[in-house]
Amino acid sequence: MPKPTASTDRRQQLVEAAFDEIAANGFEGLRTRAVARAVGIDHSTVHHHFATKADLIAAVVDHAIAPFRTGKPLTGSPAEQLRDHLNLLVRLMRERPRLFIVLRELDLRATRDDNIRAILAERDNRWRDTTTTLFRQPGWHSDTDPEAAAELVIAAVKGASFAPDPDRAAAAIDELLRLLTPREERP
Amino acid sequence: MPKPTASTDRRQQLVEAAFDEIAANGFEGLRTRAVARAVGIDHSTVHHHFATKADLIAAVVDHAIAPFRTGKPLTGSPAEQLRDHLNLLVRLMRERPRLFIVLRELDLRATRDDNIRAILAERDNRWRDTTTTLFRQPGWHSDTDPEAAAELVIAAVKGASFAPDPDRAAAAIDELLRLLTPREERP
Amino acid sequence: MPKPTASTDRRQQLVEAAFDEIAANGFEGLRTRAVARAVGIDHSTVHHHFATKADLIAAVVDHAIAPFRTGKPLTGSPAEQLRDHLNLLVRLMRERPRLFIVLRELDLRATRDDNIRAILAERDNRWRDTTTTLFRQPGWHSDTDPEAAAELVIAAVKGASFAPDPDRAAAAIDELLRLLTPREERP
Amino acid sequence: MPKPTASTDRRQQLVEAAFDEIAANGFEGLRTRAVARAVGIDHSTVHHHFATKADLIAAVVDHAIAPFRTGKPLTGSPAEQLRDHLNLLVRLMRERPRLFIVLRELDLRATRDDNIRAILAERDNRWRDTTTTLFRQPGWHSDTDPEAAAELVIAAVKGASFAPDPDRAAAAIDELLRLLTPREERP
DNA sequence: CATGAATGAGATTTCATTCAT
DNA sequence: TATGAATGAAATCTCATTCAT
Repeated sequence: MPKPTASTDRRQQLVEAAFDEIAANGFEGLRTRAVARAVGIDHSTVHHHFATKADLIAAVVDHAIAPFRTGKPLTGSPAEQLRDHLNLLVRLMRERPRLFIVLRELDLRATRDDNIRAILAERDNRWRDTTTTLFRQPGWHSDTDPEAAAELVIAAVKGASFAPDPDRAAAAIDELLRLLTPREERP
Repeated sequence: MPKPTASTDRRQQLVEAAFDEIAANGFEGLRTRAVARAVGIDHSTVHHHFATKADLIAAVVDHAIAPFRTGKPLTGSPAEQLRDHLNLLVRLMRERPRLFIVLRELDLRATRDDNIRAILAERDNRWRDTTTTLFRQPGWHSDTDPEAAAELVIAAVKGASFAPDPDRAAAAIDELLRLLTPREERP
Repeated sequence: MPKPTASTDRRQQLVEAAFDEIAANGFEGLRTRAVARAVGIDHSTVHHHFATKADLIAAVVDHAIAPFRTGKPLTGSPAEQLRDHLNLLVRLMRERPRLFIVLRELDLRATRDDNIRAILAERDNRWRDTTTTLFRQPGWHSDTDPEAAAELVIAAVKGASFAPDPDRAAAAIDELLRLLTPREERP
Repeated sequence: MPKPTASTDRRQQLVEAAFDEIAANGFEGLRTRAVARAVGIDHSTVHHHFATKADLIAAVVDHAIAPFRTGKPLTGSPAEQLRDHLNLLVRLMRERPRLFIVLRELDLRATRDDNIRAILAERDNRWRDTTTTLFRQPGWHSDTDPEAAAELVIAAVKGASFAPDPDRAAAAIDELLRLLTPREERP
C-alpha cells in the first residue's frame, strides 16, 4: 500500500477544494485564491501544483466523473438493470447533491470548453451506448425505440438535477422507471 | 398605435444583443462592452438604459421566458393537451435553439442569483401546476402519479436541452410523450 | 492648426513618460504602473489608451526614431554631406543623450522582438543606403569601398553611444570623419 | 593536476548555461529555472552554488570577458599590432557570435548595474589604455589623435556587433583598419 | 548537494462603473 | 442620449528566494 506523497495529498486537497468552490459558487465563481485559502496555502503555490487554472479544472473534471467511471457491471433482467442503474443515480443525487451541481456546471461549461466537452462527450457516449444496448435486449415493450429511450433516460437524469430538491428529482426518475418497466415486471 | 420611442428601441436592442451574447458565450462571457458594440453605441451609454449589469440581465431573463408566458390555453383531451404542449416545446427547440441555450444558462445561474431564481421559480411553479393539473384529469393510466409525472416532464424537457443536437432532444421528448399517452390513444 | 484632442495629449504624455522610463530603467525596467504614475493617472487607464504594453512600446519606438525620419536632404560636396551628417549626430548625442540610450535599448530589444526589429531594420537600411550612395559619389579616396565605409559609419555611431561620456563619443566620430575625409578637403 | 570537484564543474556548467540563456533570450529573459533545467538540476539547487541571481550573473560577466583578459602581448610594428588586434576581434566575431551578443547585453546592463559597470569599465579602461598607447607610438599619420583613435576603435568594434551579420561587421572593422593604416604599410 | 513545497512581491490585463462634457 | 477618459478592484500568472527534508 503505497503511502501517498505529500505532493499527491496537496494536489488532491486542491482538487477537492476547487470542487467545493464550484459547487458553492459555480465555475464563474472559481478563484484560485479561494481554493488556496481553503487548503491553507498561498495562492501562488497553487501554480506549483497546477501550472494553470485550466489544469486544475481538468483535474476537477476527472474527479467529478470518477464515480461514473468505476461503475460495476449491471446484472439481472433488463428491467432490473435499468432499475439498479436509476436507483444508483437517485441515491447519488440524495447523498452527494453537490456532485450533481458540479456536473451541471460541467455540462454547461462544456458548451464552450473543448477539453471539458471532450471528456463529457466521452462519458455521455458511453452512457448512451450502455443504455441503448440495455433497451435493445428483449423484454421491453415491443414499441420501445432503444435509442429514443436512452435519450430520454439521459435527458431526465440531467434535467432532474435541476429540481429544487432531491425528492422531486427522485419522483421524476422513479416515474420514468415505472413508465419504462413492462407492466408484468412492475412490483 | 404608440410609436416606440428611440429609448424603448435601444433598450430592446440591448436586451436582444445581451441575449445573443449569452447564447454565444454564456453568462460568464457576457460583457457590457460587447453588448454595446453589437448595438453600435459606447459601452458607457449602456448605463443610461440599465443602471447596472444586473438590471440588464433581469431584462434578458424576462425576454427569455416571454415565449412561455403567453401560452394560449390548451384544448382537447388531456392526452391531446400533453401532446400539444410537448410538441410546442419540441418545435421551439428546433426553431430557436439559442433560446434553450439561454434558458440552460438561466437555470444554472438561478442557483446563485436570487433575482433570477425568483423569476424562474415562478415560471417553474406555473409549469408544474399546469402539468400536475393536467395529469389529475381522468384518462391517464390509473397508476400515474400526477406530481411525479409533472416532475418528469419538466426534468425531461430541461435535460433534453443538453442533447448534442435537436433530433436527439426531440427523440427523448417524443418517447416521453409515447410512454405517457394511454395505449388506447396512441396513434 | 488643429487643436490636439485630450486623447492625443494623454497618449503623447504616456509615450513620453514611457520613453523617460526606458531611458532611466531600460526596457526591462519599464512598468506600466510607473508610466501611469509619471502622468498622474491610474495604471489601468493606460490600457484605455494603449490596449497592451506592446502597443505602448510600439508608440515609443516611433517616437524614438522620429528625429531620424524627418532628416532634410544633405547638400554640398560628398565630404560636406558626410560632415553634416556626422555633426548632426554628434550634436544630437550631446543634446539628447537619453535619446541614444533609448536607441541602444531598442537595438538590443530588436534582437528578440519582431516588430521592433522590422522598424529598426527599415531605419538601418535607409541609413545604409543613403550612406553607401554617399560613398559612391566621386571625390573619396580611390580605394574606399562604399559599402564597407557605410558599415563603418553605422557601427561607429552605434558604438559611440556606449562611450562613458559625450565627449568621448564625439572624439570617436570626429576622428572617423577626419579619416574618411580626403586629404585635400580637410580643414 | 587537481581534479576539479563536482562543485566546480557544476558552477561552471551553470555559468555556461546562463551564458547560453542570455545569448538566446537576453538578460531580460534570463530565468534561473531555465538555467537549472539546462544543467539538469532543480532550480532551488542553483542557490547552493550562487546565493543570488546577481552572483550568477557576476560569474557570467567574468566568463564573458575572459577571452579579452588573456590576450597575449602584441608584437611587431604599431600597424601590425593594430592589424593583429582587430583581426583577432573579427575572428572572434565570426567564431563566437554569441559571445558578442552577450557582451552587447552586458554593455547595456552596465548602464544600470553598478557591479557590471565596474567590471566592464575596468576592461574598457585597459582596452582604451592599450590602444591609446599603441597610437602614441611613432609610425601613424602625423595628425592622428591617439585618444580619439582609440575611442573610434572601441566604438567601431562595439557598434559592429550590432551588424545584422558577421560579414558586415568584418567589413566595417576591415575598413577601419585600412583607414588607420599608414598608406606606406598597406598591403 | 539536491529536492520540492511554499512564499510574497509584483506585473499585466479585464471590466463594471462613474463623471464631466 | 451619448461619449470617452478615468477609476479601482480583482484575477491569473511569474519568479527569485527560503526552508525542511
